[in-house]
Amino acid sequence: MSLSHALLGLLAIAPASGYELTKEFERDLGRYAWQAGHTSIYPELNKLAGRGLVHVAHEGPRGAKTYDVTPEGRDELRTWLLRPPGEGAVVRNEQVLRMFLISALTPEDQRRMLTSIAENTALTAAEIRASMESEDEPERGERSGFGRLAGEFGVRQLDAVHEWAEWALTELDIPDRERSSAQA
Amino acid sequence: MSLSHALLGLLAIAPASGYELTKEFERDLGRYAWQAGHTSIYPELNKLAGRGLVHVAHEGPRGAKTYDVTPEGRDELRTWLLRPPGEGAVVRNEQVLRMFLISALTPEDQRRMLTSIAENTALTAAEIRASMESEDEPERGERSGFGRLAGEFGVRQLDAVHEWAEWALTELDIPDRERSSAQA
DNA sequence: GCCTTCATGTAATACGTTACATGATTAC
DNA sequence: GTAATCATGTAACGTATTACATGAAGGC
Repeated sequence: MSLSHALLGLLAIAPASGYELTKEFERDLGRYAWQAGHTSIYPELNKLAGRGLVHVAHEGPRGAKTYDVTPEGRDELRTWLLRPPGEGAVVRNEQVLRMFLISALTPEDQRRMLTSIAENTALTAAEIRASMESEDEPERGERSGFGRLAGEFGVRQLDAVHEWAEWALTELDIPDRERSSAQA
Repeated sequence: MSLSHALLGLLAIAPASGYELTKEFERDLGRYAWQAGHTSIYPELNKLAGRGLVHVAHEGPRGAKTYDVTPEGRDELRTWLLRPPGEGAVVRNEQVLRMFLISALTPEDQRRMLTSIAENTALTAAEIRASMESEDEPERGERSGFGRLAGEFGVRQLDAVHEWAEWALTELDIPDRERSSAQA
């Protein structure tokens, strides 16, 4: 299960409360990598504490508990991160699924959808670029490096999808038989 | 739930049995977009049939049932495909999660991991490129267009990750203070 | 005083995976 | 005849989402 490793990783970068971790999942992490709500996070933190991989480092006001990884937790995380990419890695992406099913539509609808994808990816990429340039303030402290890597990753991925959509649009204009013979 | 739409989409491209659909999920679809095993697929097909979105078009040997979408199913699929990308789209990608957590590692381990990512993406992209060039035979019939779009998508995405990893590796060499002042 | 944000949890339900189970057909 | 592949299903378990529930602290 990857939620445990996601939590382990976030806590290894910087100790945090369940509440703060929940917000992290609402940002880039949940957008590109892994989603989780607070109702999964709190029980999972308790399980991890039970297994001795994290521990409550500090208790603040309003019952807030700041968790930190233990040395055992750090070991477990490192093993998982350095493990070569296995075939059985979990992948689930609704947006990509839509793209794969495009050929179920009529050519007009396909064009409509690809155009909308091209526009959306360009727009979102531009937004991220803008926020990356303004977000020089290292307000979020230790996790600012995380934000830069994530932002850069997001932009590059969006650009790739954008260009794929544009390519697919030009492909739509080429009749089937021309394509197979003209293939480079 | 997206599994139902995945099945609807595949059947809209070409009628198929649960067994054939299962194999589809073991290929590009499961690799980049959505995973599902036969134990989810068979019950889901029955549910879809119950809702009148698909129907058994033909019964073959060994109890094989070929499903096809009904007009209602096609409507439902079209609505879903053309719906603008909502914020709540499901995303779950173990590989990307690992990348996001890289900063939890020591610089040496980070370098190790990024190098391995760069190598793996290059290798896999090359494999797909090779199989795309040889796979001109339209053996799989109606779904060959699906394969081309998917292959192209996969290659572009892998290239993007590859370049991101290479960029991240060069970033590792730049000390923190230089980076913020030299940012373009 | 009231609303918002902070902060954590449980319970019911839905969804997905693993293990179990069965039988027909084809290839050797 | 034996193994592999085709073909479908159920049951148990684990994981995730939605709804429900509670209370403290801070801003206005």
